[in-house]
Amino acid sequence: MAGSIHHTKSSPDTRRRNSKSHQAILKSTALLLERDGYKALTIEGIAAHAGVGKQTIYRWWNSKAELVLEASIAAGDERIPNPDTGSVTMDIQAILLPIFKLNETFRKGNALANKTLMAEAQLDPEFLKTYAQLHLHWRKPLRSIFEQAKARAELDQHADVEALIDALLGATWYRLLLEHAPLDKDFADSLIKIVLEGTQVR
Amino acid sequence: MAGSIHHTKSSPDTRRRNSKSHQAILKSTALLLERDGYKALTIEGIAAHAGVGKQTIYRWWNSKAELVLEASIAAGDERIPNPDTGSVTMDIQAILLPIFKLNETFRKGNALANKTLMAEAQLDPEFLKTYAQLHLHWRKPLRSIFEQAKARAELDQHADVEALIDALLGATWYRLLLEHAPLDKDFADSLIKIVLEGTQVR
DNA sequence: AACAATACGATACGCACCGTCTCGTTAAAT
DNA sequence: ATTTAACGAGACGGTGCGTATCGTATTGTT
Repeated sequence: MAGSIHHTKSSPDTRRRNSKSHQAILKSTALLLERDGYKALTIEGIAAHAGVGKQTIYRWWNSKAELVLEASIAAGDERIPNPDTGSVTMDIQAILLPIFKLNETFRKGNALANKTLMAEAQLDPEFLKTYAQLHLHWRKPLRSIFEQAKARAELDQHADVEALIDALLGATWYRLLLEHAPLDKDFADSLIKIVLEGTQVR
Repeated sequence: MAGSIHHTKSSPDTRRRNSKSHQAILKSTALLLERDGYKALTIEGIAAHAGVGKQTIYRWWNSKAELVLEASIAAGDERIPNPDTGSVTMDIQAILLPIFKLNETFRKGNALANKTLMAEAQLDPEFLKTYAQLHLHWRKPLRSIFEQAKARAELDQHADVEALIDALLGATWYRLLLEHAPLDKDFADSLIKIVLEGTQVR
């Protein structure tokens, strides 16, 4: 799933001996990110911790952000289910709730890779292109749910599926980024009710 | 409106002579941000351009982000209307469309203050508290629209207003941040239709 | 087995900017 | 007139950047 996207110039085994160093770099990145936070994460620190030369890191990755992205994917943080229960409501729940769960544990003030990558994407237009691909990837399961529901005539044929996806994922990310309200089951239920049934009295 | 929030230790006239410097700093910040982008924006550069000592900046602001936030508010970028047309649809439009317009002009690769502030908030937990206040502020007009609609029995009495706001602003921010699709009137109309009427066939 | 090619760990290098500190100087407060 | 502290200017040590340069180790080629 994640392997189908080439975000960086990284790709072991293509050139020379490296597999051990490559893994060590990803491991150290994940560990130091968790321990010290993104701001305190430095290439020099990762190199030292991984027992690796800085040049080796610069050879494979263009930026700290791309390194963290690959470490995060390698850690399996970015996997998303592709449910098909036949119930639109339950399918959406099956997608949103794992995302909530993955992010609900606010690390003790430290970096949550997910959020810092979004931040970095805003500061580095080049990285935004890469990072946006990952989000496009995440949209697919939701799109498939809505398209199937349309085919079963459970959904309005004129429904704007892309806007629908933006409403669900956007609302999730909004709370994730600003932390003004919890990402819990009630929120998921509210969102699903809103986009399916609407709120207007008729 | 913006003056009611105290984000920084900044506040001219409280102590000594400074009004000229204070204004010059904000002006230079806005100018350099627009010209060079947020990443290239440095305190030293701002001080030099404003003809001001670095210490003067450090005396009033805790971080680059807080300085940019105040410059952005001073430039009037963060103002939001408080419409009351009687029509829920038109009221929401009156809020969303100006936000779209303000942000649709993707600066030529350079910083859009709005987005970089969101980024900085993710990297600096202290600044997040300040920045989140601004968003809470922006929620109010939408909340008031929905509460009034409820009072007029145009909206479901059990509608989750906070989730409703998150869906609208979240979707907007999602597209703003990732740039995967345009922020245009069609999108606004789709969002409004989704949250008011829903998408389910009944 | 010998060789060329090159990725590797290590580390030195110059650079940019950070945030603090220390100057006289200058304008406001009393 | 005198005190007070903000001011512009810039020196300072520190940190991490990204590049360059070592000698070494490992690989593919012949």
